[in-house]
Amino acid sequence: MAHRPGVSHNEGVRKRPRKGARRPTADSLVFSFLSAADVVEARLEAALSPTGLSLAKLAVLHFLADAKEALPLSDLAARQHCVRSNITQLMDRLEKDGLVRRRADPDDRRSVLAELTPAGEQAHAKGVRALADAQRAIVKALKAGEATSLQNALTALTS
Amino acid sequence: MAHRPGVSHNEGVRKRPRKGARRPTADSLVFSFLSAADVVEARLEAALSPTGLSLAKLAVLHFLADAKEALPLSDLAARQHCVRSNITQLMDRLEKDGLVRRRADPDDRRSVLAELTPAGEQAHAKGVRALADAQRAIVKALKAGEATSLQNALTALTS
DNA sequence: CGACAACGGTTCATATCTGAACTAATGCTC
DNA sequence: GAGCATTAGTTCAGATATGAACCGTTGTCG
Repeated sequence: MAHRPGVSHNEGVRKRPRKGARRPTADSLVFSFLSAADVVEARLEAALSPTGLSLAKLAVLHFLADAKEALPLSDLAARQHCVRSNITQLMDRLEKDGLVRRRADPDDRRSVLAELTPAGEQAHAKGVRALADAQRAIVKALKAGEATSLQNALTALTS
Repeated sequence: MAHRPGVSHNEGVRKRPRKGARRPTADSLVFSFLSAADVVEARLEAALSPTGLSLAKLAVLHFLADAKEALPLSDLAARQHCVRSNITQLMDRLEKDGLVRRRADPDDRRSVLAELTPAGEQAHAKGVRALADAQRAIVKALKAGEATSLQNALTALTS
């Protein structure tokens, strides 16, 4: 259920940081960043695992619960920022889990609608709770100012 | 070649930020973080793609180049923080690419050593250059203070 | 020394993901 | 309205990951 292995090169290679914290090197900063993201993601995934859900699956359930109606699979792909074939497979697994159902769209025979089953709604509720707890625990590790400056850095990085 | 789809729930749901930047909510911060990591990773992957390498493959080449000698596959797995079966498959692909070779370990018949081919050394050199450029470009988007405070936040998050 | 645990690698099943076909249905345009 | 591009979904191949099961090999210990 996990993801990228630790990509961090320079394992013990830390070039003596000498004193007076200086700007980190580009490569160490970027890799710490990715590596931290893996840690965080792994924690979310772990928090979710008792519910039997993965982040990928929960995201699908979440969009369906949010919409309060059946959604075409392409919609899910768009919201999830992924290709359609990914949703096809995710839906296959979710359907096998009994959490969603595929239904024909009466207005467009090309389209297939996804809807939550009752079990899916319950799983979603549990998943959301578990996830929220984990997120709070993660963010709690940051001092007030750190959260804001992290947010700024993230914006700068992806702009 | 890419990775996680955008997991960010609350797409247009942004609860009006009213004025005077306040502490971001736990879930939005955590998801911005993961989403930013995906963007960054995708950029590295894109920068690497002309060389025909992925981050996963480059990491293997990097460890081998760094060690300046053949390494047992379990060593690679340990350095990469991943399971051995992953390295088996990665090595299969790298060997098919002609970038590494498997060799028997004369001292331990259980062990298989991986070593770079000349083509692998060249690919590594190119990959490292491309990666370093991309990393610098990414970090350049941060103001001096932002890099440092990002580093602090990362440390806090993963401690 | 002989049993047996531990180690190293591979294999297999499975989960995510991508992107390139392919098929059926729809919509547009002359 | 026939022809054709577009759209929706699936299928397939392949990359990257995990974890369990398996098999030699090695090393240890009574």
